[in-house]
Amino acid sequence: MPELPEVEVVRLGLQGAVVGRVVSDVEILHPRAVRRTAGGAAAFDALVGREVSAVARRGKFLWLLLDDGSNALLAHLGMSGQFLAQEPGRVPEPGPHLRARLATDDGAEIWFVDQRTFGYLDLVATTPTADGRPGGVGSVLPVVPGTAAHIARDLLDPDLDMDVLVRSTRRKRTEIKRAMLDQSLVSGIGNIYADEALWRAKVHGRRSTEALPAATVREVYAAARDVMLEALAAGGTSFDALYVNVSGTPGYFARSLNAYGLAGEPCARCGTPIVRESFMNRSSHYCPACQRRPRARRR
DNA sequence: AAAGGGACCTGGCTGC
DNA sequence: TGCAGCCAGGTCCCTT
Repeated sequence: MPELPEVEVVRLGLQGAVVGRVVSDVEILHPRAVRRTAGGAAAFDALVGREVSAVARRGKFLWLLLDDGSNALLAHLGMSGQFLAQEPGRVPEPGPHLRARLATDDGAEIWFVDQRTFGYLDLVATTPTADGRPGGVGSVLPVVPGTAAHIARDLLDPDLDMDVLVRSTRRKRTEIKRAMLDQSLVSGIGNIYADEALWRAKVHGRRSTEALPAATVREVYAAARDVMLEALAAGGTSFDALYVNVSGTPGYFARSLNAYGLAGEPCARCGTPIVRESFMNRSSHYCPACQRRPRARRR
C-alpha cells in the first residue's frame, strides 16, 4: 500500500518523534512481524539503551540508525503497515493488528500496526554505500542496512544519477511499467504512482523499455518524481484507514489521481473513459486515447 | 543472467 | 443471510 510519498510522511513523523531519544522498552506482539530476524523477538531486547541517531529512507524501506550508525532498526510497511505515536499507556485503535511497541526515554510510545502482515521489523548491521554518498533521504552517513543494499536510490534522493537510471532502464528487455516497479532499478514507485506517472507522460505501460527514446524515459521518471512530490505535499494517498501518518491522519492526494482506480471515469485531458486491465497480478489504469498501446511486442 | 509468475496474508466488497 | 470469489498501496523466491 504505501509507496514512497506515504513512507516519507511516516519517516518525517518518526524523525520528529524519536531522533535523539534512547530506547527504553521494546515489545514484539506478533512473531510474524520479526520473521526476517535471526533470533526472533528476543533479538530486539538489544535495542534497549540505544540512541536513535537518524530516521532514513530509501524507496519504501525505512530505518532508524542506532548510535554510531553501524546498526539499524529496519522497517518495511508492506501493504498495510503503520507506525502510530501514542501517549504513554494508550493503546492505538486498530487493536487486532498491533505488532510491536517501542518506548523511548521521554515516555513516548511508537506502535507498529499491520493488518496484512507483509510488513516487518528487522535488526541489521549497516554496510557502506557503493558510491560513498549518504545511504538515503534523512541520512548523513554513507551506510545502508545490509538487507536493503540491493534497493536502488529513489527519485527524491539527491544522490540519484538520472543519466545512469535512463541508460540502465533502456538496457532492460521489458516493459516500462515493469521497469518502474523494479526496486533494484529505481525504488519507491508502486502501482499507484506508476499509473499516474505514465498517464502524465502519455506513455502506455506496456511500451518496451529498449524501444523508448531516452527523452521519453526521462519524461516518465520526471513525471513520477513530480507526482510523488505533490502526493507528499498532500500527506500521501489514502483510500481507507490502512494508510495514515504517525498521528493517525490520512493523506488527501487520492482526490488528485487521474488514472489509478478510475476505470470508466472520463480522462481529465480528453474525456475518453479510463481503462483498467490486469498486469503483473495487479491492475493497470490508463487512458486508451492519450496513452497509445504498443502495436506488437516481440519476445 | 535476467525476466516473469506465484506465494505470502487479512479483510472488505460484490454478486449469486 | 451466507459465502465464494475477487481485489488491495509490496517484495521475494523459484523456475525458465
